Amino acid sequence: MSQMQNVERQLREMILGLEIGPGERLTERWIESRFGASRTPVRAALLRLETEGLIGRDGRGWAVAPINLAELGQIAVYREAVEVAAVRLTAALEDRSGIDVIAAMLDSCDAETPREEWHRVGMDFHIELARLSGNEFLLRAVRDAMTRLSRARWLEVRDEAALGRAWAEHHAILDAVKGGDAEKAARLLSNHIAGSRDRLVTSLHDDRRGLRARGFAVVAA
Amino acid sequence: MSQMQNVERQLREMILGLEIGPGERLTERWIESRFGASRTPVRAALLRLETEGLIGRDGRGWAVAPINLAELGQIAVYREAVEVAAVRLTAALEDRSGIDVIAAMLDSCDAETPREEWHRVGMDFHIELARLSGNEFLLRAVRDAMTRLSRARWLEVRDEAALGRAWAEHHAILDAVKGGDAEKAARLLSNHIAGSRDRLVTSLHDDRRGLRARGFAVVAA
DNA sequence: GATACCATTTTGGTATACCAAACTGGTATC
DNA sequence: GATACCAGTTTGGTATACCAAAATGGTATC
Repeated sequence: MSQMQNVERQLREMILGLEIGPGERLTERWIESRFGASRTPVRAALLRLETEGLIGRDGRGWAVAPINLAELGQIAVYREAVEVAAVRLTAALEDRSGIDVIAAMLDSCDAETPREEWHRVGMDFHIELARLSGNEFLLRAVRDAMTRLSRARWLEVRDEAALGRAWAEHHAILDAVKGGDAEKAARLLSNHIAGSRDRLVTSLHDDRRGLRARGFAVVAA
Repeated sequence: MSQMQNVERQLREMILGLEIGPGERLTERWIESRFGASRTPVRAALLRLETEGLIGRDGRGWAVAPINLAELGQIAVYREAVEVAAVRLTAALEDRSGIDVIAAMLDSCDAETPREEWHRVGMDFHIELARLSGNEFLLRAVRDAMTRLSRARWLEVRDEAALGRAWAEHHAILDAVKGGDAEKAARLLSNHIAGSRDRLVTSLHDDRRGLRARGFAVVAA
């Protein structure tokens, strides 16, 4: 694998894993020495991560994107538009057997599953559901939205009950799609996204002092 | 303005203006000498244009994105999802005076207006309409879709009647939004996009031999 | 103590040298 | 004539040197 892809992947993991906090400044020279690559691949990685919304310009330099509560609300609206469109397409397909694979993915999580895995599966559910639509643009949009939501969802304070509720909602959506009931699937998905947004924004808003104490930049809604 | 932004802007204009044909190969050295910049800003521009979908990888090198009829259909579905979502948001706003500005923009076109201007206004209509929603992600999505459709729409064979019909449809959509009738606006916009897609794909499909004769790569649906 | 100012350092933007892999064109071989 | 092969060239990937602008930090001045 090329250095460019290597730097991009490792830097993305550090940002998503909060090893580099939201709002933290980045210098090309630091990344260069941190990953043992020269500035050329570093700059390529920065340009790519900028389009993913994980980093942004801070004056002349670079900074990890802050947690932006207003942005989370806008992303939820965007998600709803594209995910509902995707699920309607999928519900209209003759072959909806791909649903079973996603259901199996959900079922691979149980009480002993680490939180990190719940997190990953929770995002992959939406991405894989969008993939079934066969529309590359809807898929890309969902993947992009999930990437931007990833850190916020990780910071969200979620209890067992919330995880279980999301799991049940996911299964209910799959059942509706599998049954070809596009309207029901759309309604369930819509409510799921709205509820997810509310819990997420509320949790982060309530915990914003704690987050700032950890050195994370949090932009109010 | 920096060299990077300069190269990016000029190269984008050459691609959108079909001065470099769909499918044509690009080398970093050619761009370097063409615009009098070194490879560093050239590479930055290429990476950006790649995320816009205007260029892509062709093996190890670069190539201008071909006209892809299947992709045009997928973009139409994507557009419908995000544009309808945006228009529903806008129809629910208290202050919808921004509509008047867009209407004035439409009215600035008449029989003497050059085709290039009709083209630009036709895309800006959708972009500005999405902007009124206030949702950055919906706006970005529409702008991105329009960029990807730009070359295809330019190559489309459109008569006076088609331009007039699109103009009337645009006005009808604005009227519905202004009146706060989200359902009507959504329906009109949905039909407008579907009709636009059908005419576009049919036109390019019928003319695909002519396009290929001009050296343009056209990927069938 | 606050502030304006200057020297130094840091940083992103740019140009360029070098390399390995891929491509090209010609040639020898069958 | 087709094909396998090889030398030369081209190309993207990478490292690095240089620059101007910005940030930094210390100091003189009030």
